[in-house]
Amino acid sequence: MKMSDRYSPGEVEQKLYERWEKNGYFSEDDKNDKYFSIVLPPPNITGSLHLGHALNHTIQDSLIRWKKMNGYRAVWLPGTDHAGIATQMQVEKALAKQKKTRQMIGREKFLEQVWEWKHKYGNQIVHQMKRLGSACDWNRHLFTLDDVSVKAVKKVFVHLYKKGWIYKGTRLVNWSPALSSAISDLEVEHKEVSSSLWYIRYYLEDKKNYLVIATTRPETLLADQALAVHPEDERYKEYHGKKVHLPLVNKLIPIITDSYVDKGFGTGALKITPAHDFNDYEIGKKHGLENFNILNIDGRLNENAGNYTGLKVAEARKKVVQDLEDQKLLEKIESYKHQVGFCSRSGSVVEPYLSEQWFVKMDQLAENGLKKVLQKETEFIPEYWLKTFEHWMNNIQDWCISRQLWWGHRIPCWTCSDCGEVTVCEEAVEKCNSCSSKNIKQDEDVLDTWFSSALWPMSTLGWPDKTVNQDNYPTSVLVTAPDILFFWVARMIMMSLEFQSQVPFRHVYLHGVVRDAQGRKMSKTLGNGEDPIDLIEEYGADALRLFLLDEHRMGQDIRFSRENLKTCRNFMNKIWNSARFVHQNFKMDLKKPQNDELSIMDQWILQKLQKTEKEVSKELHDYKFSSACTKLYRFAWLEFCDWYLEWVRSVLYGKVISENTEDNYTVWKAGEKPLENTEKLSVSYYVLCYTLNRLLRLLHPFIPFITEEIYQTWPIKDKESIMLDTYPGEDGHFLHSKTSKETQVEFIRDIVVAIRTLRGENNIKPSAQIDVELYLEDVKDLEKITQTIKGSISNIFFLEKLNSLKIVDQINPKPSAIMNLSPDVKIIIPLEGLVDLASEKKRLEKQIKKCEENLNKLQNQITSFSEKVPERVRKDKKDQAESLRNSLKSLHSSLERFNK
RNA sequence: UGGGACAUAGCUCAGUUGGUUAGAGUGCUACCUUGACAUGGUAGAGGUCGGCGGUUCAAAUCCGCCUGUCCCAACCA
Repeated sequence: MKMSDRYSPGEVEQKLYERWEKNGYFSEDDKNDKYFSIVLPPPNITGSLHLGHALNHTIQDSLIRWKKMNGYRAVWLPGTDHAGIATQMQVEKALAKQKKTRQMIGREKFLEQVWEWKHKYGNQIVHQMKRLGSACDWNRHLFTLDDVSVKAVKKVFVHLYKKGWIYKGTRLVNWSPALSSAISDLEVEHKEVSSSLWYIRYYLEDKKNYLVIATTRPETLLADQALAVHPEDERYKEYHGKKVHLPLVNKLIPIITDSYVDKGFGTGALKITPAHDFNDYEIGKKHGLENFNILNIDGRLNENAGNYTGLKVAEARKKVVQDLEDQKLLEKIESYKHQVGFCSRSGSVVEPYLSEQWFVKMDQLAENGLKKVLQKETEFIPEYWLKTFEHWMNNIQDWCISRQLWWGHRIPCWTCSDCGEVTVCEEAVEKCNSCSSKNIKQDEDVLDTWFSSALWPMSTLGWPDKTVNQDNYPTSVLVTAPDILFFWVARMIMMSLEFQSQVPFRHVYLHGVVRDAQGRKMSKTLGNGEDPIDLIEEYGADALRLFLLDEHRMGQDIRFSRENLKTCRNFMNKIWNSARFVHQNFKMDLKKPQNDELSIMDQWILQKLQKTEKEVSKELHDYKFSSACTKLYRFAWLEFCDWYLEWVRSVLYGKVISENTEDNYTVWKAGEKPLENTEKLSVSYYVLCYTLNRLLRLLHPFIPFITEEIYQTWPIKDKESIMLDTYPGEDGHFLHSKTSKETQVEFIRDIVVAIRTLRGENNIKPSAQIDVELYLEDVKDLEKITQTIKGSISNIFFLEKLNSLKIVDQINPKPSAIMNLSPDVKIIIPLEGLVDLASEKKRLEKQIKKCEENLNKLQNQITSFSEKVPERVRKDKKDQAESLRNSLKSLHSSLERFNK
């Protein structure tokens, strides 16, 4: 098998995804009896994949793949949302290009066109999800206007209506003039705006005195019904019960008193506009004022506005201010910053508007929902979201669910034009229940898109056609960004409790937002977005996934960084090439070695592997994707590739080393002949394959494509796909040896690193073959150390280009580079003839300085110890100090040799 | 205004119940194209752990206050 020296994701991703899907790996494996399920937050059919989706989907996909490998009957249920407003706007925009409006073509025709649009463009995001590798069970894809969803919506609506929890009422609602529709509180985005505070004179009936009020919306005075002052406000006591002239309008309005008024703000007098302000509405109700409406559904002033009829709000404001000025009714204008509500869908300024709408009564639903969540039936991760959730549930408002749109679930309510009877019913109504008249009409409005979304966990599992599979319900975890905690998560919880008598999911994992490199939110207006598909094409899906997971610390936002994405791409190449190494260099048969055949380095990597497996499993259980990925990344690169694989290379390419005794010292010398140690090689090859195989499986949930591609070519594999193999960590392990070889390996690594450091800092040519001495202070260590390094001599020679290695008990009197491995053991490289000696001197001086600093710090600590310090710590610190003192001593003596 | 989060190397972040010489990646510097990989390797420089105070023998870690950044929730016209 030939492998290219670069991993090319483009060549393998599509092919592998198609195979997975064709072979049915994404469906529930009914051989397993432990269930795990996730419902996908359904993306809008108008949407295209952005990095937020990519993060959201990668997390879910990793969980699903992990659980599948872990022996679960895991399924990820996908779907798409009809997205009432967004989709309707798309089609209306297209119509506008032909100079048409939806009203011109009529409801039926319009809906036909929306469906057409949906069939043409609505699946784009699904195709994009596949590029990312998402292991969704596409056979069970649900659209929120599919039959089941429609049935669920009707059933719920009728049930809640009969219970009295859905009602119709005329209320002041948030109105989007651009959409000509009501929107819910949650769809209003508050932004700070620089505006003005206009001070306006309201003359009293006698036209002599006047009151001044301050307002941010002067045009609403046309609908004023009263002025209000605080009953205790001394300044205005004489005016109680009097009337004032409403400026620009030939009308007298009363001065009322209400303790709502803040004496300290503005002038302490407040104009009351019940039909156009939420607070004024409440005050108006209390005082029996008329709800005088001056707005049309499109945000223009209506015929109640007299001269201003037909103007847009902003235009009316200008004209009103101008007219006030002309009539000398404007006291002053102050610049003022305040919060203004914007429609999150259309971006237009939201106007409070009086209209008849449908509402869901939320108090009881919220109480039940909060109770279960506080009982931990559903857990939020990270936990701090619980507080925010609790606050919202305790302050919940009734939910305005009707929208004046056409695309969506039409409200299942019919009114008889003859007798006025209202029928709310799941089936289409043909004639009036009460008078049998056929002259009946269905409510024109559709439901808020979130109404069907609220039923999502139930409808994806087939409800109400089927009862939900209790083994699969509650679903295991919901993964989402916190911005829709209330829109969606809270409502699903409430609805599920009402209709399934249990919460819809056990866990809610709330992840952060992907920001740009400067930490700003990615947005179309800023143009700082990154298209995940472009990134996949440039770096590969696996690289993007690993980037997102690795950067994603629990609950924290991610900063996009092309550099870090590149690093992830490089990681793929590293893994790819480690597999390539295996393929290129070994042809022998695999035989599982016995424990006593393993070299210390073999044992070391197996122990590191075992440790990594344990840790990764734990991190995944805790939703700590970043630590899991970071641990795997480090194991794979730093331990497996940088050390173990290099070590195996040295077994492969090492030379025969001869061992002699000269002047009572043991001396090893490099020979010419290649090592050809096939036995050793065979063992290492097995360990290499075994470790890489398990590493691939460990990595698969995060980077599915490359791991499968390599797995497919692997000499030892048990399954036809890595997806069907097991996840390492919770299964057995072939190495059971309990003896730790850790210290021995560390010792050998220390030798190698010491030689490298000395070479590096003294600028010894990398190609230079060098002689090295290993100094032992204490001869009784000789046997032990010889034993330890014996099996690794040829490796050390290969890795560090040694000419000879000599064990000595006297320090070479000539200038040498020296490094302490421990107080009693030093690595010495005689420098004569190799380099300029000044650099080693400089290095020694630096070391001495650092050593002295540390020793001082320690000394201070030790002298200030009180009796309370535990013996353990006391001894630790003493040992450290002792060790530092020894190092210092030998550093000084080394330096002296340079000064001679 | 209230609630929450965060503040550690130039940048992005680890640092578990207080006790390691405070770590990693990236960037930077130097050297190296050796037989998996230059999307690579080796080594090096770089931090009063936001500030002040407290608890303690000992604080990046626990407590209080302050400063700064961000998010959420809000009816102050």
